[in-house]
Amino acid sequence: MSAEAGVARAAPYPAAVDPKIEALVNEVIGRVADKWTMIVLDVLAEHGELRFTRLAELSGGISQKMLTQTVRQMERDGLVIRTVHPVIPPKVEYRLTDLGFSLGEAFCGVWLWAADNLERIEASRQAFDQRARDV
Amino acid sequence: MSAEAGVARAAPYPAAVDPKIEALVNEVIGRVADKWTMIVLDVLAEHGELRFTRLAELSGGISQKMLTQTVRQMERDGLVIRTVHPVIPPKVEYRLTDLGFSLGEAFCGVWLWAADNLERIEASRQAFDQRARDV
DNA sequence: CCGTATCCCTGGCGATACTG
DNA sequence: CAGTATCGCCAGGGATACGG
Repeated sequence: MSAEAGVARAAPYPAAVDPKIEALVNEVIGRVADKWTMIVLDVLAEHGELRFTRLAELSGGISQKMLTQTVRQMERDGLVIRTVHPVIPPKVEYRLTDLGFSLGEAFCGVWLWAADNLERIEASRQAFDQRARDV
Repeated sequence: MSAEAGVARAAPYPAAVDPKIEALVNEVIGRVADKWTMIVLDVLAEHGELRFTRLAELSGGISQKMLTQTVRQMERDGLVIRTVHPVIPPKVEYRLTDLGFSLGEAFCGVWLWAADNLERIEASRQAFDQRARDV
């Protein structure tokens, strides 16, 4: 990195992170920032333990396939606990682990940011599109 | 929602959000949580203002097409400023807006979470895969 | 140097049908 | 009810070539 004299705006970041760690972090974020993962995380955080079908309903338009896939990955990553009740008809319940909850809290900041800045973003888009038309 | 008596684990969330707002927030998050957007955001936060080619180098393996696309979207959303210097050869510089920086800060929590929990996730995955093999 | 335009192909995802 | 298996579409994104 050396002595960079003329950087226009100093970043509020340490800037020096092990690139290997960075790659791993990106991988984890990439996985975790998935659309359905976030929605399922949110639903489980709000509703506590849920059965498969109920979870699907509350997750708004997710297909069975994607729900299974998402929830399996989350289980593998230690974000949810999957409890199978050996009864007929089958009953399977899902709930967040502490790790899952902690991720939810971490994402809370992004959530709030999005909610706070919706209008600003919308305005920016309109201005941009307007400028594009002017050309 | 009515009176749900037996929820196993009360969520630390307000639980009552306007679903329309929620949809919008999801849309914004979906856009913003995109892999390349996050990487570019990170690179610009760390390095300040950058030219196109340099930005591509630092963003590790992004194609020209995706960089252009990503950066355009970010400009449209008001996350970056694009400055064209009318010289030959062309020179275009990108830097974050305040909104862009604030998004970076919001994501910081997720970043830290990922960094903190890498090992735990890795361990969880191995345990899961082991269990799968045992079956 | 900084893009836009075009081709092409992989794989993500929905829909459907079937099992324990 | 809670999955797995299979098919088929088409959009995302890489590679390449060209333009200002």
